[in-house]
Parts: sequence; structure tokens; C-alpha cells
Amino acid sequence: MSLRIALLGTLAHHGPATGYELAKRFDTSINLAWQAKHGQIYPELARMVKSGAVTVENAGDGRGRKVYTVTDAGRREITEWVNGDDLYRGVRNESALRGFLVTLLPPREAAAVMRAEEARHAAKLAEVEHLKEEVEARTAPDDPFGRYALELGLRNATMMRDWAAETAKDLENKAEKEDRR
Amino acid sequence: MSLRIALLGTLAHHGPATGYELAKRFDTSINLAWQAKHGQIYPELARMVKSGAVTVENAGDGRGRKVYTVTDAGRREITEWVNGDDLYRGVRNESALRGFLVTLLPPREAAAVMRAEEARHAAKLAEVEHLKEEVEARTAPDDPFGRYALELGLRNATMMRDWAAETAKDLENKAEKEDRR
DNA sequence: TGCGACATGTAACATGTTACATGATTCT
DNA sequence: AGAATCATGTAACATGTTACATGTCGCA
Repeated sequence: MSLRIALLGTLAHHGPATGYELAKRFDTSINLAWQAKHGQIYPELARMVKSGAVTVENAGDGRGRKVYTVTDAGRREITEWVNGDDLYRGVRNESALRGFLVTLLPPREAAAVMRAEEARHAAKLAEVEHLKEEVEARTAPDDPFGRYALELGLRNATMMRDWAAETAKDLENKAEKEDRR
Repeated sequence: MSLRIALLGTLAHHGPATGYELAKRFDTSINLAWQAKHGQIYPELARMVKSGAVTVENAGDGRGRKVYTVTDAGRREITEWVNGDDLYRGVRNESALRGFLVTLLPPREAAAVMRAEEARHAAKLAEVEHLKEEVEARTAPDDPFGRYALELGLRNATMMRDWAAETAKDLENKAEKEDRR
């Protein structure tokens, strides 16, 4: 369902696009909210044509490009979904799982694992900051599309990095205490 | 892969358990890191027996309970996974998607959507706080298993709630500005 | 005795990823 | 001419959810 809404939303905001273009948009700011590969996108577009949420048009070029456009029914679907309370699909977070399991290791090793985790999140944060600059350079300053999600991506990466750092610190303290014994 | 690790980790920390018990543990603190239903757990346990990560024993009671125990090979799998950098399976976040699409609505409606989002995250935060108290009452104060993940869950819910609130505020400001025009 | 929790398992389905397959256009 | 990118699609597989199917045990 959510993939469908993500595709409709992108079409509603940026205008008609091909499946290929939609796939590439999942590499930009919307990446922080949703993603999909073309192997999932093409079948979904076909389903949406059938159900009337979008229309197709053959671009008529040799490549067989197909341009998709949202219909009013499609726009209604977006509004309904946004107003719904679809939330919390099961959380599945490898970092949190690592935070869980790390206590099975001796504190020194555990701390090293969390320092590595911190580094990964710091790198992710830099990535999001870069993406933000890119988006800001490309879009009008008063166009908030993607801004809110970008802000969330930034906060999330920061939060994860700090959590990993503090967890590492805590484990390092524990290791030291153990040494003194 | 991660489900397998989550199951092994739980067995390693709490000791041998049945599939049913493992399923119930996914409703406690590990819920903030990973989850699974019994429909996924039983087949996975069968696979792990085959590959030697766990052993089974029939409890011998009429209910046909089967108790699973981690093997050394299973423990090794955990350590390897924790030390790996398995991270960032595609982010799929309905809240962020809502933050994306909300700008397609008029500011007043959009603000209402984000206020509802704020309320959902505030409720989630309360839930995690409650879970934390429960865990703290049940486990020894120096047993950090689950504590780090719980802390992350707390931070995440707080971050999401604040983000939703600030986004709502921004949209409310926009609506007001529009009214004055 | 009947209900709810305990207990295991499978089947059907939905979602998501990777690999395979094919061909056009553009740039060097 | 060859490589990279554009462009669409399907098949095989992995993961996750829901529904179906079956039976036990403890308690009111």
C-alpha cells in the first residue's frame, strides 16, 4: 500500500514520469521515507493503471517509454492515506538489535562494536547533510516538499550516532571498572 | 538473517525456550529492535536445527512442547553478526512519508495531519516508558540486556514526537500567513 | 463443560530484492 | 565500435503477515 502512495505522491508533486524516472527519484530525498527497485515499481504501476489511480501514455519513442500521470482518483487515495493512521509497521532496526546483543560480549569488545556503529551513523549523517544541500540548491526556498522528511532524516541520523556513542562510552567505563578489579 | 540472530540472541541471554515463548518475548523489550510472529518463528527454528545453530529437545509433555538451546556454533554466529556491519536495510517509515506528502494538502489540513501524528508518537513514547519501567522492575539493575535498545526506543519516540510537533507548528504558521493575505 | 491460554505447524498471500533478459540511444 | 545510460519487463527467491488447522491443559 505505502509503495503505491509513495509513487502517487511523487507523480502528484513532480508531475508525470516514467517508471525509470520514479525509480531514480527513490535515490533522492524521498529515500529517507521510502524506497523501491524497478522490479517492484513496474508491476505496481501496471496495477495502478488497472485500478484507475494513474493513466499511461506511450511516449512514442523507440525506447518504448511510458509516461504515467496521476488521476483525480489517485489524488484522493493520497489524501485518504495521509489522513489515515497507517503507522508503525513492525520496527526492524539492525542497530537496535546490535545494541541488544552487544551485552553478550565482554565490555571491551562490545565497546568497539558500538564505536563502529557510531562511525556508520556519523557517515550516514554526512550523507543526509549532503543530500540536504543538494535539494536546497535545486528547489525553491519556499517549496517544503521533501524538507520535512529531510529534517527527520537529519534528526534520526544524529540521534542514532549519539546513542551509539553514549552506549560505547558506558561500555568503556564498564571495561575500565573491570580492569581495576 | 536478522530474525535468526534475534532468536539466537534471546536464547543465549534468557536460556532455552520454546517457539511459543520466543514469540512472546518479541512483545517485550526486544520489540523495539525486532519482531516476528509464530508463523515465521517455527520454520526458522526448524532451519536452525538443521544447520546446527540450536538443538531441540522434546519436553515430553502432552502438549508436544519443544525446547530449543543455542549451540556454540550458534553463539559464534551471533558474535560474527554483531561484529559485522549489517545495517540500513532500506528505510521504510510511514511517518516520514506522511511528512513528505502532507505538503500536497492546504496548510491548515496539513497541520492537522501532523498534530495527529504527534499524538500517535506521544502515545508510543508513553508505551515505551511503561515498557521500561516493567523491564527495570523485572531485571537486575546491572543487567544491561535490553537497556540500550530501550534507551534507543525512548529517544526515537521522543525525536519523532518533537519532529511532528515542530512540523505542525511550521504548517500552522503558514496557514496563518495565508489567512492574512 | 466450556473458555482462554498454551502449543505447534502449514498455506496463502503480500512485500521486497536480485538476477535474468532484451533492446534503444548517447557519448567517446 | 564499444561502453554507459536509458528503459521495460519477468522470474526466482527471501522475508513477513494472516488465516487455517489441530490438539492440550488449567481454571471457573
